[in-house]
Amino acid sequence: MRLSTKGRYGVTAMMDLAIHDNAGPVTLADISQCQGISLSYLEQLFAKLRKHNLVEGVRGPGGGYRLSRPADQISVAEIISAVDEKVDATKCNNQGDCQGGERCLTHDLWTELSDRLYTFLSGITLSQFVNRPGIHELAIQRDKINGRFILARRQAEVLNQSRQHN
Amino acid sequence: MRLSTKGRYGVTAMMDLAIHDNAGPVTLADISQCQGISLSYLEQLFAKLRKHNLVEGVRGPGGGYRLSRPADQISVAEIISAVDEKVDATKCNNQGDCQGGERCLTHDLWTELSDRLYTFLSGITLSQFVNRPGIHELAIQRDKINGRFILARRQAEVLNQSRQHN
DNA sequence: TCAATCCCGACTAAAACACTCGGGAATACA
DNA sequence: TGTATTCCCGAGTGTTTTAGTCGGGATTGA
Repeated sequence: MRLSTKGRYGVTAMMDLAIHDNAGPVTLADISQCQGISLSYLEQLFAKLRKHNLVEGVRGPGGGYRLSRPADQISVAEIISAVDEKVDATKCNNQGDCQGGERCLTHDLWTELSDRLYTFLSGITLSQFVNRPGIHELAIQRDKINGRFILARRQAEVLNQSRQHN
Repeated sequence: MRLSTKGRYGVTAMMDLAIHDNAGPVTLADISQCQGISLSYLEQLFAKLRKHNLVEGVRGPGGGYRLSRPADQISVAEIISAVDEKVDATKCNNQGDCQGGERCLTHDLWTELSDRLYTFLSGITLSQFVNRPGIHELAIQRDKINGRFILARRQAEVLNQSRQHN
């Protein structure tokens, strides 16, 4: 388990996708501008997210990325372990040989802690953040200012439709 | 907030201290052998732990490190932020200028997430792991095998005393 | 005194991070 | 059919962090 700026980039990018989930794909160029990180670096992160089936890309004009599953089925834990890739276990653990044939019990305690942490992060989904009152309205406002006019209009339409359905 | 192998080293080392809390100080040499990391590197980590008032050193023969507070008053969150030092915030956040005068709301969401995480880790103390039935007995056994005879004997005495008190 | 400890700072190799560049392939739209 | 827009891919590069080494102190118990 690991949590660095890389994980933060992954999670915030996925939040962005979740916010615009019903408004067509989001381009990496948009996220790049917003997050303040380079486009190519984002591409590398999204390659991992795609490899782990968390997002899917849409090519061509008007394309971008969208979530490959509903936001309530994507946990923060998944995202982090996707971009950070590989949890290197303790040096002696599982080999069992921690000096003198007995293995350090602190390693077991650590394993338990990281399990707890992973469980905690698994319980936090993207939808928990996105489906709060006001978020979508804020997103539309923001998008208008930032020049996502078309997306914002499409998003509004989709919102209206879903309201009519309810 | 950040969580890498460095944080793991810090937490496992602190667990070791907590286990032997009532049995005199623990030497870095012992921890070094057990964790499989270099002594000097451990010294650097403990310099930070000491700077943050989580441990105190005892010099001279029979010396080592001990917790500077009871184990139930030391949280995992404290340890991690001590060794990892400085949480670098988002690039545009708090400056408020995330492209076009409006700030990315994903950053706010991220802040909320890392707050939740920190709160979670603040609720986990060293004593939660150490004060479980069997741990102390296991520690004594392990120490005997590993050559901590003197410590083990002192620990046993302390244990007996505390039993008489109860 | 002597050995065991903690303490301290400077240096170094390797890995991870963040980024750049240069090209492709698919696709909406003219 | 062309063209711009997007995703896709790999190779290379500078910087930072990680993990470690080295060499020397300062304290202190026996």
